[in-house]
Amino acid sequence: MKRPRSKADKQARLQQILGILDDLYPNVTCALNHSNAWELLVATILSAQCTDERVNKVTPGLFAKYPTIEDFAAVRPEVLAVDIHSTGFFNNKAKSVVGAAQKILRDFGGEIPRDIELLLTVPGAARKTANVVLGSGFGIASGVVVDTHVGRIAARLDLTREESPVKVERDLIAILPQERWILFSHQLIHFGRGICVARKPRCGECPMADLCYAEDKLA
DNA sequence: ATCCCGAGGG
DNA sequence: CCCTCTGGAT
Repeated sequence: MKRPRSKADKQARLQQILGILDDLYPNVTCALNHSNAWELLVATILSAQCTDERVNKVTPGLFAKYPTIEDFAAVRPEVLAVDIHSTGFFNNKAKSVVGAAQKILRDFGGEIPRDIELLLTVPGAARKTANVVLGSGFGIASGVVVDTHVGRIAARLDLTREESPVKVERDLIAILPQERWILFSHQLIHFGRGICVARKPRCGECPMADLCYAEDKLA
């Protein structure tokens, strides 16, 4: 398919993409199980290079064993690493979770900061994690969540030519209205898990196939 | 062998 | 910029 040239054509194409996403996923939310912002922060830290399905397998037992943020602050990372072993990167993740609990108790009175700059000072929370927690925990559109799915699909749809997640996020912020940021991320993540998968995308059942340039890029 | 709701350190 | 950290599914 021909790539649009004018700014107006690009806008029209973006609106088509957003309309299809709304038809596919009108009311998607965060797929990581959680009952408060702290649990969402933990689940998001655990989700690095790991499917949300597997995170959801360990978090119920984890939150039963460590019910409060104080419980996480008091455990030794080597012990926590055993509990989260199946999510991978367990040593790094355990240090991040314990460090985050201690930092939040010491510097933020036990409350997850609702400001992106403050949240970014918490161990284990960079832009992706901070955007997830603020967006799905508090409804604050601090940015666009760019994980592996969002990065891959934004490239396939030619919504960015950038590679690094920070630059991809900058591009998406520039073209999306802010009230779309949170929903858009979740929609692309669901789309990336169900249809536009990394290795063998199901282009035959994709309603955006006509708008996609992936043939150029994946051929 | 590749990929999964990345982050920190050099 | 680069590298490392890791299990489990496909």
